[in-house]
Amino acid sequence: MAEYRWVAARRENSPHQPGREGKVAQRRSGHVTLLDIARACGFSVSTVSIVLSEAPLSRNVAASTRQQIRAMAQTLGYHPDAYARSLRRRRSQTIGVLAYDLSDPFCIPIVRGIQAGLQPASFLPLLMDAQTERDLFDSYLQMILERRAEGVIVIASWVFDETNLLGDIEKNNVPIVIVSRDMSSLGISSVLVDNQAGGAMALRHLLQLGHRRIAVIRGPEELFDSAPRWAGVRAAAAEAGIDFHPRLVLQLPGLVDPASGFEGGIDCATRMVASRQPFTAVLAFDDLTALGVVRGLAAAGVRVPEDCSVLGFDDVQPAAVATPGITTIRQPTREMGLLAAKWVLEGVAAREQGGALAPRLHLAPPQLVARMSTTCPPLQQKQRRAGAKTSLTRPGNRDDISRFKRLN
Amino acid sequence: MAEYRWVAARRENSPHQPGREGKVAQRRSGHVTLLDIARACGFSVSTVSIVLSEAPLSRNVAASTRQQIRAMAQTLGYHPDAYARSLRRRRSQTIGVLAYDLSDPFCIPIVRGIQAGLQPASFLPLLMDAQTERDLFDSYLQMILERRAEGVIVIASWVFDETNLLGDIEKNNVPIVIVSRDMSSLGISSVLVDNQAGGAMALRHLLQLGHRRIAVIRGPEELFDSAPRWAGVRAAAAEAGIDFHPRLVLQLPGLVDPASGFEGGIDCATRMVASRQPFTAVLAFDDLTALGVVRGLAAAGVRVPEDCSVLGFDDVQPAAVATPGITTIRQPTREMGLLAAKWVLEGVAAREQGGALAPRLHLAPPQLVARMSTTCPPLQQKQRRAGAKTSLTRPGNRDDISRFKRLN
DNA sequence: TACATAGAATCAACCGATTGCAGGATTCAA
DNA sequence: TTGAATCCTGCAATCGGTTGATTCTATGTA
Repeated sequence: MAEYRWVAARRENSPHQPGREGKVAQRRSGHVTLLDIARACGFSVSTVSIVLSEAPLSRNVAASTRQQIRAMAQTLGYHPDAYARSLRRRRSQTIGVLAYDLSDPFCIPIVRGIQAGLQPASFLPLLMDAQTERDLFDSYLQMILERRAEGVIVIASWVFDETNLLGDIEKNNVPIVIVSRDMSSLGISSVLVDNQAGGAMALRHLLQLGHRRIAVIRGPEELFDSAPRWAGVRAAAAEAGIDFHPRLVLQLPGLVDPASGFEGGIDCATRMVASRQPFTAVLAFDDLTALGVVRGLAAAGVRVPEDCSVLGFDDVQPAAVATPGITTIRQPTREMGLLAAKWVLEGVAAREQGGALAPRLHLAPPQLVARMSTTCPPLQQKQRRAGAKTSLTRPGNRDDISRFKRLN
Repeated sequence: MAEYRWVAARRENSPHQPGREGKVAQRRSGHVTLLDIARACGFSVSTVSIVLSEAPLSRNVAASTRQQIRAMAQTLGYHPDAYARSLRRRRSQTIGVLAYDLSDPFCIPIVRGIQAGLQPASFLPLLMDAQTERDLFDSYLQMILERRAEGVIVIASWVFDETNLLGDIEKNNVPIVIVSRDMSSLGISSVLVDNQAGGAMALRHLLQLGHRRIAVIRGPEELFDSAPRWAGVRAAAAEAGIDFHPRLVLQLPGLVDPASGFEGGIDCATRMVASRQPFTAVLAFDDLTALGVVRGLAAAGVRVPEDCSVLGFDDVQPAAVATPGITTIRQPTREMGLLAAKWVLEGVAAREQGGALAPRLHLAPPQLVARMSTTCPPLQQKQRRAGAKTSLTRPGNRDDISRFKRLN
């Protein structure tokens, strides 16, 4: 209490008063500083600094002094000023994390992974959301540089047109890692899922269930993931000696936002049904597309999975909580975030040593998550039911559903 | 080029070399500073500063000089150091945004609203995700204070135990607004949806459709929203003169994370069906619970909406893309974010004037989003179908679904 | 008694940008 | 030629915290 008043008094008396005529003498910053503590307990700023930042020198400070200073800091509610500290130390302990579209549910686990990876090094993520707006992306990137982030991670979910990432980042010599996009050929370390393996994995799953007439919805042209995923699908098809009916291979149109994959899915499903080409399964580009397909098929009276199986990609939350749950190819998002954090920290360390790391590339292994939206094709279901031996449900990752009497 | 080399040279010759014996002279910070520019084009640091920050004084600087300085800044890739600038100006132009759980899809539109509200004032959100961990929450709050955010917005989605929010924040005199939680009685400005109105709105919708035997899933005890939402439901019930069968009023258990509402929904649906009490609609606490109910009912062979309607709350993405789409009570999240931003900026401005604002409370009006998961109760459906006049689909917000021939 | 050593705390020079004030150059009027 | 007005530009203090060098004691040793 008493101290508080005292500190306030000091401020009134401080020399440099801007003293805009009539105005009340303005509290300098409204924050407690080292000087406040120093004056309040009669030691020098240096000593207080040394104690509170637990510098090695604090071994030389008398225990009683330390005690006293800490107590005073506590009562005054002192928080060191990160700006002043970083300025002096020339370290911000900050990694800029720039998401191209944070509303993509796919981003959050990546961010969590990054957070987890940064924590042990006591680095702080500076998280920004460009909202799919290019201008915003660029200006946030500027800000990240102005805030002297020691490294940058870009999460390039969904569309992401190359911006002048390289420009100032390179000029300022800041290590950078990009997630969900391969820019390793441009000299930027990249972490992303192995789209090709994922595509192949998806098709193989459907083949194993016995599907042969499979419809495919490819991703939009301008989206980076589209090509390799499709390549993986074709490779697996070639391997199994099957091919796709051209009218059952559709492509999502150029997209405005991730949610529009849903609309695209509805539309594709509608067109597939209208094509009158028979199919027993749809391999969708991603989960939202798959959910759109389910909606479109339902509208046409096609039940999932009884009449048609549907498979997605990504494993975002909506896929898990829809009914039926959507079978999907999971991206190890958390691990990808962890790795991105690890790499960027290594980059920081390397720069500290005066060196720089060669750009790296990691293709994370995808993983099949089997849910209820895929099952055997209709014909085989009948056969099996006739045989009455094997059940529709597979062991493993599948939702465990028991049957209840129907009321009403 | 030449300049670059020159700058590097200056750095080698700088006095203060820490000079750890064998080590190569370390580049100071790796960043271009005003001094670099000043030396490179032969003006003083002050002039360069005045020009680049477009201070009023820059009117007095020769146009040619301005030109020259800007060009040099460009070629060297200069970014003003936000730390140094904020330190000197005593303004960080930053608002801390602390989400208790960013993975809650409900958060993102709020964050977007905040961003939009901060932009015009050229304030920057400092976004952090506490991942529902109390310790993280507290330590991020510390960091926000250390970074001298001029204001704080807390997004208290899902569980959120009161932490010592008031403590240091108050001590440091930083304006704060909390979203999605009413703490106005504790002296903190609060923006949240009108839960009571929302609850009433939900029940009225079901009543209008003709439902009378309605099951309700209340939110978990410790969640702030639970009580008012339930109060709204009861009020609307009293108004209409109906009441609920006690075995059809369930409550979600205490929760670990938002997604567990889904599990809770499955469980509740199972228990409701098992109770053998007839019901034609389920009013779920939130969207994820509603999706769990759909799953649970499906497992029991109950179709939504033909046999039973289901209604959620929040309007998060999974509710929109599931099939059937979940009818829900939308929270005007973006507007809430905008308002929170507005208030916090007003708080900042008030503090600037030496004053402080009285805490305020805003209950945002919820909005019904009718989708396919709710319809008339089964009996009336039959009657209508017999009458063959009215269709099942209502005009308005409903998904527009056309029918296609079924194949396979 | 003189000198070296260690302990405790302080001094002062930074970090990079901003800005009030002073100084220098140029022009114009007296 | 001198004084004043007008432009430009530089000096230096400052924000708050850090840290190498330094000062001042108190203690131990020759």
